[in-house]
Amino acid sequence: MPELPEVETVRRSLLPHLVGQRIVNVHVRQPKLRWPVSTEALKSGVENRRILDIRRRAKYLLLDVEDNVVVAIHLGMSGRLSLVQKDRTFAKHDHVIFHLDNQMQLRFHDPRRFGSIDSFFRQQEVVHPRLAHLGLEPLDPHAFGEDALYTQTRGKKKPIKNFLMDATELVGVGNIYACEALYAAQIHPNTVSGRLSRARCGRLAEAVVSTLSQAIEQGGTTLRDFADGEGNSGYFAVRLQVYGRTGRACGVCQGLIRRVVHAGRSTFYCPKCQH
DNA sequence: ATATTCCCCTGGAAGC
DNA sequence: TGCTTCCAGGGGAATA
Repeated sequence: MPELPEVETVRRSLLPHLVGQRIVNVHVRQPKLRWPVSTEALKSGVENRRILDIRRRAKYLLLDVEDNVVVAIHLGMSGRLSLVQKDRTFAKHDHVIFHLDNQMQLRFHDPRRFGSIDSFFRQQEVVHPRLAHLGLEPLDPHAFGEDALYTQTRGKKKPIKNFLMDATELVGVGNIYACEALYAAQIHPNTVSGRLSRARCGRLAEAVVSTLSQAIEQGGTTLRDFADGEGNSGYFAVRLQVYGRTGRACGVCQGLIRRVVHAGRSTFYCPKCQH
């Protein structure tokens, strides 16, 4: 489900509701997520402490809690965070419940359980095994752009589609936005990364940034079940040019959108427009 | 270094 | 109404 724009949408929707709230209790109903939730560490880290800020790194939401505690939440494929009244009955797959002191609850819901929740001290953030290896942050203008993409791709033989989706190279870009950005930049997904000219790196970097930014403006892409912290769907799905559009006409050339597979993931592209 | 495949899971859609 | 098969927004690990 969630790629960078969706995670960022969730972050923005939760921010005004959560900052300043005190977490009075955490209830782990199902600890078996992508990695086992350490209930003890989570409870001792956050209970009776206030949420100070919510940041995002890659596809992780980072809750800054008092006393330098960080809670890193990854939504995986089907994860959802929602703010609900405390008397709302639990739904199937409501795995972790943060009880707040304003009678609301932040609930982590995740049918497929590919998501994760970790807690640690802020100091450990840069060396944490799940965060340390992360690549360029595409919406940080100091980190990402033509120069960074050009430099980062030199010597890399993997197809550019795989590069875009490799979180050790560039973070936040998943299957939807990798396809869409390549289409916008008119670059064929099989192109050897290291062979991209500087100019094409410039176009691609621009396409990545604009695609992600526009998706955030639209509140993300809701294909099936994505919703922000308040339950709102995103509206970028209507703007998708290639993702999920196998056999349909390209908006530019009227040629047919093709589906191929890269690293086990569907890739959608226009064979006529993308070279 | 990179490519492929499988795995962790549930559930929805399509095919028969 | 089933039942089976395929597919899914992520990502890590094992294997070639």
